[in-house]
Amino acid sequence: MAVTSQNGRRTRIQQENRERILKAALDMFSRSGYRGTTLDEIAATAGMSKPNMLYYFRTKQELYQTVLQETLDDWLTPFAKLDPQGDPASELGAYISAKLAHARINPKASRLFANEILQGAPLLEGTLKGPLKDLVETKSKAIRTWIADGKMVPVDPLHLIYMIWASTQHYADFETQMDALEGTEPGTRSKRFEGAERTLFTVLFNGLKPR
Amino acid sequence: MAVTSQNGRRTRIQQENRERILKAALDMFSRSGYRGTTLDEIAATAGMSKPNMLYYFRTKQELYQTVLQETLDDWLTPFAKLDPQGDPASELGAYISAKLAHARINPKASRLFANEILQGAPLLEGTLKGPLKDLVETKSKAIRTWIADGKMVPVDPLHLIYMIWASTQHYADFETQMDALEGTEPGTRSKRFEGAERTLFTVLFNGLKPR
DNA sequence: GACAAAGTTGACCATTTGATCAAGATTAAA
DNA sequence: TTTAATCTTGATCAAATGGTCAACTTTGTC
Repeated sequence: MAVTSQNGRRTRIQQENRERILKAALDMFSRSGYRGTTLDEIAATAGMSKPNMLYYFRTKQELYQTVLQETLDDWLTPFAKLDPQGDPASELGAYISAKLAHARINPKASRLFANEILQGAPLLEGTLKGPLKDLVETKSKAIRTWIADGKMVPVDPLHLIYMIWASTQHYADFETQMDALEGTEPGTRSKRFEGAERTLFTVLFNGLKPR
Repeated sequence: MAVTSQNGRRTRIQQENRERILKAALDMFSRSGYRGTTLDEIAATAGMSKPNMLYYFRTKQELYQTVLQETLDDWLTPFAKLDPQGDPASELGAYISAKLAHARINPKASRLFANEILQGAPLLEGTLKGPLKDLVETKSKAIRTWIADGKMVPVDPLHLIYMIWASTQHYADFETQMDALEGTEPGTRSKRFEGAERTLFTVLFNGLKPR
């Protein structure tokens, strides 16, 4: 993929520069998408010449794919941890918390992902139709079991998952809008996430509790 | 803004061509964002030469702003209709239905909006901090009244609004992901929106109903 | 049908963009 | 200290991009 030295290991310089480049690339790609971002910008943000950057990542595509892949792994992890053995309230609660934490700590990753989907997910099709689809089916089954056991109100698992994804990722993807609506003084951000968690818990737990 | 004839009225040809251009522009901008879209693409999609297109919209910016403005008006309308006099279930229900209908009928408008917010909303700042902010405050007050009257469980109105926006717009913005996860055979799309409405109604009404 | 207004486009331009390359500078192992 | 591997970049390139212009064609009005 990228440059590696003869012995296949990465030198100190390689490690540092790759990191700087990937950080800069995430900055730009998450804002402007693949096509809207230029290599000049990324190189400038990373603080090095464009040819030097292309020494580490041979093409724009290769760079983009690397950033996207790292992002995606992060995205999948908390979902995979949803445990069918647990009970819905604590499992879904933990998942929502994890998703909100991800939106707070790494909003750029979320935005990169959103951007990629908006452009039609040309590079993600495989992952979406393969691993993610499988995962969604597994977790849907778990939710259906919870419902069958009377632990949850009957809802379509797929749409419940969409609802959780949507309302957590929203705090990263639409951060600009929220900042504009709320008038972001310092400290507002973390307050916002507390309020988000409280509201999501209230509505979803109340909404899913069997009567 | 754009070309208008001497007498200030639009000719038949102007009307037709403006429409074709705006449609093509929405197609491309909603996918690739402002920077990721080229005038050549739009002109090709609209089926005319680039200079001819630039005869109707003098710059890329002017074209983009026009598309965005039209989109935004659509976006605001259903929210403005939320009636504080009504009761929460029917008012929020109608709003959710309207938002879902918008996502189904005009997903590109939703995606254009999402794209603009992702890039930091450079052209929307004014609208967000002005009219939209005012509207949000008005509607928040209505929700607070419903809560005070014991018609709703107490939740932060702002986060409830976010939750509704997120989980309805998601069906437009992340359509690609849903198609990949569900394997879109023809007819799946409209089934999806039925399921979405059912689930959102169930969870939100249950979740907001006072106990 | 004459004529002005409106509409259309090929050719062109300066700038930007992704990418290459040769030549020099730095690093690290012996 | 030598030397090969690694790292760095100015100069350059072809293609793409936003935009202009002059010349031509079509449309609508009298």
